[in-house]
Amino acid sequence: MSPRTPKQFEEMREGKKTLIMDVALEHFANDGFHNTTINQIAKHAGISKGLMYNYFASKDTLLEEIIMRSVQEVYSHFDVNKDGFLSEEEFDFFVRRVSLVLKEKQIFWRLFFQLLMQNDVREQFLKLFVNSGSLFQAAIDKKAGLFVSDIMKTVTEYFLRKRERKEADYDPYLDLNMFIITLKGFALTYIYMDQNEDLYYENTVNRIIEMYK
Amino acid sequence: MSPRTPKQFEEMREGKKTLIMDVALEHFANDGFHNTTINQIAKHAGISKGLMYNYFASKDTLLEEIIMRSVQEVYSHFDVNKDGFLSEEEFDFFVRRVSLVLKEKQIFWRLFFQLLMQNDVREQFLKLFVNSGSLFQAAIDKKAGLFVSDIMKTVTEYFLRKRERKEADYDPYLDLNMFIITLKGFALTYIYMDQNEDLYYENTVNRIIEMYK
Amino acid sequence: MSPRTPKQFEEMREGKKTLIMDVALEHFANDGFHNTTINQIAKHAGISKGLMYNYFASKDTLLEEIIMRSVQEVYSHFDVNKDGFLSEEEFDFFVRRVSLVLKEKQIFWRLFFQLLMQNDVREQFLKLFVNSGSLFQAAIDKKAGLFVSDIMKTVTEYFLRKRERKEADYDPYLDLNMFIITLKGFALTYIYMDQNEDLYYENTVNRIIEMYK
Amino acid sequence: MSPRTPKQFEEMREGKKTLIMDVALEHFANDGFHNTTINQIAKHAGISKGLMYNYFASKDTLLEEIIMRSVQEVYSHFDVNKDGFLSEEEFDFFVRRVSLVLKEKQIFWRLFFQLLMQNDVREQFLKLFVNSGSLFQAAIDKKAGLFVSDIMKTVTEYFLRKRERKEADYDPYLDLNMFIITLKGFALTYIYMDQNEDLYYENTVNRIIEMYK
DNA sequence: GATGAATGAGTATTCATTCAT
DNA sequence: CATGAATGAATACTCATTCAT
Repeated sequence: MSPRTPKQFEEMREGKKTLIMDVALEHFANDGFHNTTINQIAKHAGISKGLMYNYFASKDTLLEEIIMRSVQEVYSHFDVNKDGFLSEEEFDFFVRRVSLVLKEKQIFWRLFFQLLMQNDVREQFLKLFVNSGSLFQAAIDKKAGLFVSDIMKTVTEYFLRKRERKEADYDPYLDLNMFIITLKGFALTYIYMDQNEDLYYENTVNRIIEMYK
Repeated sequence: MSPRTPKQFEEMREGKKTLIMDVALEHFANDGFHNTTINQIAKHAGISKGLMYNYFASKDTLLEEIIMRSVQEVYSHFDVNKDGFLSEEEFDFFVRRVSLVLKEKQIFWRLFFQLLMQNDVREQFLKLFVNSGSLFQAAIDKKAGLFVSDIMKTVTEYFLRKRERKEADYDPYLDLNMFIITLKGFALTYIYMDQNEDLYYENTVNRIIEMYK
Repeated sequence: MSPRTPKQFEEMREGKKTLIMDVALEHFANDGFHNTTINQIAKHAGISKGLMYNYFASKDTLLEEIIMRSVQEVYSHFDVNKDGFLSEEEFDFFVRRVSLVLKEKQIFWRLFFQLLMQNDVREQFLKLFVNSGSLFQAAIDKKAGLFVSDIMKTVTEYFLRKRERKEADYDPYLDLNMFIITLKGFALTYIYMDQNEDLYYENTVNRIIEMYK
Repeated sequence: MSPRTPKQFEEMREGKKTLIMDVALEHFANDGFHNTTINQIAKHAGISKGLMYNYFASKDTLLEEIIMRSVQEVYSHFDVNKDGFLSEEEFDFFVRRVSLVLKEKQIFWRLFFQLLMQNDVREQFLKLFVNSGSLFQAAIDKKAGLFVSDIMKTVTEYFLRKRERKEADYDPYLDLNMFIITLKGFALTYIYMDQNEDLYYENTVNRIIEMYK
């Protein structure tokens, strides 16, 4: 009878927002952004179309917020700025983290890879390495831009240091290149893998670590 | 002013079809299938919308024919059924072929990867390994289905034979898995690489061959 | 903490209603009825959307009440029914009253003119001269209908009496027509005039009186 | 059987565009821009909604083109730049032109007055006197801006010259102000007048000329 | 064959209004 | 009284597809 408190309202909102974003992510990732209609999302989330727009200004905004949220979650897994130095042991840890993050946010990565394959979106992301973009700018340039470039720097330095441990003709950049390619292929493979059939998952991770340690 | 022969007509038709498919592929691959309108394709190809439908029954059909054509072209590069046996030397050749095909049909592969990321489409493709699918069924089950499974079989056998050359704990399936992952990552990297900046392209191919020979 | 008396409650209620109507009038007049959302009004008035509907049954009702209120206020400035007779001196007073009312309720008149330009609404108003309308019926037929027709009658009679003071070819109806036209133009001009730049305001009023006295 | 020539297509397009604009103008003017739906226009014009968008990029664009067209038509009636000088005889002619244009494009002026009553639109128009606006900018700044300011200048000069013919206390600006007010009121009156009941139309025009000649 | 006008089903978005708390 | 989450009908706009010429 008594009216809801602001806090109650806030909780309701937060819950619904999360629900909508989860449902939308699933559709976007599995069917594609354009193939997904607001109607589907609303129906699947058990709400009305109108309510969607109470929480998100547009379909685009919804996508942006989903990406922002996920990027931040990923970000939190990589304490990159600690010292920027990757020991051999930490490299092991790093690769395992990557594989874990892929597994845990599998669906998001499906969306992410899809987006990267659209020219216009990919260009926005590539710009993040240099300065600020525009599409997702407000959301992630601060986070993702630094995030990605920091990781890249740290990993690059790891491979450069590896040179000391290796024979004369060792090319750290080629090695780094191969490592990145392998991670990409690993990602691409496992984000579409049924969680139950990943028999080789552990072995593959171990193998990658062994190869590029 | 001599009247055209039926053959000339046929060639004109083929030329137009090819033109439309080339233009459409470019748009589909770069902007996405849904983001591309028939109008854009027609305009870019310098024909009318109506004429498009003279050559292709629908937008979907157009996509299917593009895929079919490209799959067949790729197929022609791999004379798989010769004997189904891959010598060490042929493996070298096989990997180079893959990298060449990626380079030459870069744009198609962009489209292909995009499509594979849409659940419904991917499932159609996966079914090709088992029986016939439906979306692109008429187009590729005969060709692509066999194609992919033949190649897979041949490559798998190559890795199984490798066991004889290796130490006791060698797991050919893990090796095969790594090889496929690496090829995927390689593909994903180079289909978006500007042809001029592929400094490591050759070296990377050599490295892959060396690793999985 | 003494409990509020019913009268206090009633005053609060009235205060809120007035506040809402003031805010709404401002928006309706400046942005248009359709361009104004209930949300804007509620936000601007510092209340919730729900509360709006506690005071007004609908957006239309809100508009009607605003008009009703303003018409009554205007009505109160013209003690028309006194005797229905306009002396020369009273004519002077009448025109000044009109200009004053325009100035004081500038915003309302903006809305009023806008509404009159919509066919359906205008027709409602025109019907008021004859019998009862429907849109604002409950609100104004009793007041405005009589009001306008009374004033018209009184003014018309003023011009008819003027004939006695004028030359032979004087047409009181043409004069009346010109007078009404001039008042309309005056109104239209000054309801959009910044109160600070109305340099000619006084002079114009004097001129109108002089011309039609 | 033979395909339509580009000229035929052009004629079809022109015809439909005109039809749509005529129908839309009627609705916009009588019911208001926001009260009119694209559906109504399409239905009334006997075409599909989709076709509307083949000719006009948006509802806003449609409005803009209607205004542009009408402004240009009006413009063609006032050969303003001839010499910028208005003799007494030409003043007579000018007022009659105004009344004629009001009569002929009655519906357009209803729309025009309505638009001027919306703050945002009015501001766009007012800017035209100074430099370029944005809403209808591309369409009319070149035409209407010059148009209106040219006419204003010419008329102003006419009143300034009138001083010579008048007594000492004659204030040309007050006179000009009254003239403009009168024209506005005249316009406002006659754009809603049924063409058959304009008994005083001619007399009123004569009276205005006589008063401000 | 060739054109582009025409259609209509589908999609994102808005907003007055309701209602549980 | 008061709140704002929730609804759904309405609206502008898109685009694959058809068809008269």
